[in-house]
Amino acid sequence: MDISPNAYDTLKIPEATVVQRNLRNSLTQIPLKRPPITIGGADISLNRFSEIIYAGIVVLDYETLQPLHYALVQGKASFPYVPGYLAFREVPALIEAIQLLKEKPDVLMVDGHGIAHPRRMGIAAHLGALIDIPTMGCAKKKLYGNYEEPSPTKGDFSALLAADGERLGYVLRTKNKVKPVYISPGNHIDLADCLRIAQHCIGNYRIPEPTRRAHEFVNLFRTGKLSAGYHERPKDTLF
DNA sequence: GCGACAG
DNA sequence: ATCTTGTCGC
Repeated sequence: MDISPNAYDTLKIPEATVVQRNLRNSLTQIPLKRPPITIGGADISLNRFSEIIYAGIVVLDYETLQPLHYALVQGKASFPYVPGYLAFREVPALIEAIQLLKEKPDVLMVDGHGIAHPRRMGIAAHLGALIDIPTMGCAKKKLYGNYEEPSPTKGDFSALLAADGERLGYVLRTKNKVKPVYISPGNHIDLADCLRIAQHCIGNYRIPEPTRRAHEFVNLFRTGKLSAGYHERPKDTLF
């Protein structure tokens, strides 16, 4: 599946909604075939009032959660930010970054929601529908759904539910007495696996390592401390 | 009409 | 998302 950098440039909300309704039919929830060896983190960064998007994918070793390689791409925000339509703004640049990777990650954690979305098409689901990699969403704020607040203890979680009771994902406490994060499947992954993976990726911060490092890298990129393109971790070194 | 509203 | 300093609590 391919997409040009400006694929969504001329779309209006009504048309974007149609795209979401169609893409939704291609989503699948299945357990991962094998335990992941690597996991990617996807995020973008912007300067205030700017149209330039700094997108990046960081691939980490699943066991150590240490970055192995990453790809950075500069793009243009041709679609406005509208809650519920985030994918149309960020996905084109993210796909470009993914294509630069020499080795694709076994699963990709995206900054935003998966199916925890009014039409089940959050950015992680949308991206997952266009690429051949299992995706999951990890958001910092709720977009859609209901849940009971998990206890203040790190590791505790509760289900994120749609109005009809459908389970959309989980609200996961990643740190004691700190706001939880919202986990949901994107595509080619199921609820149990995305929860297990998110739990495994918890480090010493609120944000799980994949998206936390992705955020860190795209910010370094935006501020000129990292350059566009594909980069590998020098052997016997750390990023 | 009112409240909610990822990044 | 980004800007931005101090401040409060563990």
